[in-house]
Amino acid sequence: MAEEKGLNFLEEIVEKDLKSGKYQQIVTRFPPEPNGYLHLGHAKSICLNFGLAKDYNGKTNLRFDDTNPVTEETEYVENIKYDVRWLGFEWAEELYASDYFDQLYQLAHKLIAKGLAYVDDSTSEEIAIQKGTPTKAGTNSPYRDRTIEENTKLFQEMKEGKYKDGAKVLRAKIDMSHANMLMRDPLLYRIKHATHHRTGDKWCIYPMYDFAHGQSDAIEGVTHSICTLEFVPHRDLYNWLIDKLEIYPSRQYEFARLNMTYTMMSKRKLLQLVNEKYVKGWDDPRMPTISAMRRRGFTPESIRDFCDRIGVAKRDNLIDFGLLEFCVRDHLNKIALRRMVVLDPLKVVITNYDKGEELLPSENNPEDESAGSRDLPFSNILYIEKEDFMENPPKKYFRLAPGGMVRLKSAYIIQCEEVIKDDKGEVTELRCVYFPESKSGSDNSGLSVKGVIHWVSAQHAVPAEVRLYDRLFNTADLGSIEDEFTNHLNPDSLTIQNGFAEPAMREAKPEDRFQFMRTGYFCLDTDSTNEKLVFNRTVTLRDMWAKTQGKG
RNA sequence: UGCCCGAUGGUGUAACUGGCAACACGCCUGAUUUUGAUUCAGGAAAGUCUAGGUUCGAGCCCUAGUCGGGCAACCA
Repeated sequence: MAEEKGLNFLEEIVEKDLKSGKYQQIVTRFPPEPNGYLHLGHAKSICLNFGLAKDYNGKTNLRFDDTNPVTEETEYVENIKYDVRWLGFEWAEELYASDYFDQLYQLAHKLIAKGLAYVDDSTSEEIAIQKGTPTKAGTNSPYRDRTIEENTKLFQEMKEGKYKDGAKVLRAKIDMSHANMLMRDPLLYRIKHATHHRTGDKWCIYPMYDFAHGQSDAIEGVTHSICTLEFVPHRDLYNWLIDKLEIYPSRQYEFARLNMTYTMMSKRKLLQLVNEKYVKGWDDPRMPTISAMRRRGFTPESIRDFCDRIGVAKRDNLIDFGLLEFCVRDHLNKIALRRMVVLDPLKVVITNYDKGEELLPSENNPEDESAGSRDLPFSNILYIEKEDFMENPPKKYFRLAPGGMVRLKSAYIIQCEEVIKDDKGEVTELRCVYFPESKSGSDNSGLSVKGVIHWVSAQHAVPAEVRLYDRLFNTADLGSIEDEFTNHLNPDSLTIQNGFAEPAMREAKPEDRFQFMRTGYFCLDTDSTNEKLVFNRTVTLRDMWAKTQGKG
């Protein structure tokens, strides 16, 4: 907080609370439901909750909101923990709402004893009707006036398993004509004869979100319970329960969730993409999940930087996908090893090169001298990028063309003398001459060329599968569409190319980050084997040339 | 038609709490460059949703509107 950068509204609240002495230490929590994988929107919440505690010497608990046994699984718990740590955060305590089921059950009895909750036999349809509408008051349930004794007995019987799923619920007794729909006798407990991922078959009644979240906050002494905007209407109930239950008064604050162009951030819909096989899994590199981003080559630093830059406020937002790309490039530029990999090969024969082969040094990272250099083998048969040759180049094209010259990065200047084509007219090979005096580092050829391209020596090349990703959706604002979101999927979100990498790539390790010179940032994919290297493109390099071309 | 949020360049966030609107991304121009990357220099772009009001002075306060979002799951 050393910067004079303005504080966000939550930082202001925390500072005020600390300064006034309301709290000695703040306590926050990150409360995922273990029913799916964490995505970028969660990263925003994680950075916020853990970041606040870190900045103000507080602590953050990781609390799983596991009150719905039918959707929750231990597999998700493990992955969520992994993702939070990978992002660079460590929680004070690992907790579960299910840890509090006994206490919650007692609290429910307390509410009943105060005449503030009742057991309702209405069906869910009947309850929905009783709720009324936003503009019409609701009506009381016929079971609303059961005695405290009766409610106590019935609720206990619910717990004991005397009733079937849906036969009865526990409801708070508030006000069926309240302007806030959530205050119209909200459900507190429902019957679910289901096995819970942690408590097994101990319970057949489970608390609803509203009777678990705030109570868990209170039990843990959470000072600032931060959630997203859609929970604003729940705050009334949150506070009502604190008041009636006489528990620790945690305070709820809401911020706007992250929305990003061309990105779907709904857990339910991401699950649908996985289930219906639109993607290969939760960690398919096209997904906005943390695990997918990790696999794709994003760094935790870049994600934290992104969360920092997007800010925290209460207004709806739609962040430009380009900002995320900027953040990864910014980090990767500093740490990625430079390598030459030809994605779409075109054969080049150097007709006057008769040295057999030689080794040419090339720096590993111009941004980081300590990264050193490696030696590239050069020979008379090379591959260059198909894109780097044009038979009829436009103005200002300064790559290779018939009769033209380019420099091979870290090697020699070559000149194209002959273009060889197949029967279909496709260019299959280039015949070039090289200028021995133009060797990198000791160039006294007097030649000067505008273009520098990457290359790989054919006999030394390592075959590599390269997976190029584009945005998963074609529509910028998926929040505004009316039709099925799957209609907006980008059919070209994945392109696979088989290219050739310089020999140093044989030693690539999963955690390495590379910049394939002039084509983008890449990392080794988990599908990679000793026999076959597979790379993911994390993000392309900025490309002014493509941009000016596009304008033509 | 009820209640609750929100409104500042294209996007996102600021504005020391009433003192001539800043930062970042993006965009444009130029320089450097053995990555058309990076880096560097410069530029365009909002007068703060509207209308009133308070004030010497309003993006910040008041009033009335407008627009956008949310709220009626035995989900969280």
